[in-house]
Amino acid sequence: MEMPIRVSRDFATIYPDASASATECAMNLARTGDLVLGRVASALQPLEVSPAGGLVLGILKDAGQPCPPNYISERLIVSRATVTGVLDTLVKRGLVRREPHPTDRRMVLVHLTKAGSRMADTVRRTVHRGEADWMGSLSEQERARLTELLGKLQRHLA
Amino acid sequence: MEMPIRVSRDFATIYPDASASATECAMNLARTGDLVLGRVASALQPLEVSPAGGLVLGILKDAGQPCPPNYISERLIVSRATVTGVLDTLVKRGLVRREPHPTDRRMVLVHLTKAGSRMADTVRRTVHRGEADWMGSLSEQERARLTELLGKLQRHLA
DNA sequence: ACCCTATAATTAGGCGCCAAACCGATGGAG
DNA sequence: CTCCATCGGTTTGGCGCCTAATTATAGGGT
Repeated sequence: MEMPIRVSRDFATIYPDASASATECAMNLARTGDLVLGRVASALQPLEVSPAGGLVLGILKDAGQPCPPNYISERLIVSRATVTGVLDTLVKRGLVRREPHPTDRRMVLVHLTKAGSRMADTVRRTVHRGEADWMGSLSEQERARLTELLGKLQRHLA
Repeated sequence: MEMPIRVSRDFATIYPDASASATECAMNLARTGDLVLGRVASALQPLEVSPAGGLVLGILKDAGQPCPPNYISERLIVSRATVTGVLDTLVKRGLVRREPHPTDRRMVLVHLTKAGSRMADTVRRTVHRGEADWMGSLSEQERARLTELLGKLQRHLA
């Protein structure tokens, strides 16, 4: 397995109106993102929390108060249906509780339980410890450059 | 939504043994990878093929001959169980066919159908046309630099 | 010949993700 | 005050991904 992924030498001949450099960027971005996500999942496995679950706990913790699923959906950039599912598993784990909204009866407010609040902290510490390791092969300057390039890309992709 | 994602100003105070630059890299890698994947999925949607299905078609096309699921699993870097599922949907779409291996009766050989072979080409063209667009905000030099940084990271992460 | 391990694929069960359909509640237009 | 468009959340059905268990075959060691 070569790293980074490279296109074949005759790429330009086969796909005349494509760009080899663009293809290489795209493939390696997908691959690297997947690798990072895999590391996050592995780091959280002992805690029995998924990356998505961990993010939801963090959002609730940051908010400092109960939130409707809708809010979580927007912060996570994920569909409401997905949030319903993630909340279901967090409820099963006892990390979160659903309560009716006091005035608007369409809404639900998601509360962090005591265990959920503690777990939110543990997740953050665990992930951030991991990140420092995973990015260990890049210098401080390289990290800044990478983040900058990714930002430029995101503005065009989002 | 800021781009790129940045950590809060007091990050270092809250997480003394973490690295803000590493966290920013990791978060933006995950986000950007996800955005790219989303673009691929959107581009392939009219073809009724998923990104994973498209990759499998490409692997079979490149091989130039029928392949066992095991081989596909290794190339895709994905579990054999997952390949079983992806093949099931490709079979449903009539793009692929399963045949018993002539000598080793444990194995199956996955054949591209005529439609599958044509689809493999269409998928490649479609995705590569997209990539040139998605990476449009980066210069040739920036793309090279990005691919290089991602490669350095992959060697450490894989 | 006969185990016994290793290998190939699938199945079972679970999570995350989506779009589309659905339902109750809301709140503005008439 | 009554509709009705909209909103928030869930449900349904489908795909991709995983691990663990299952089934069948292969192949080496005795």
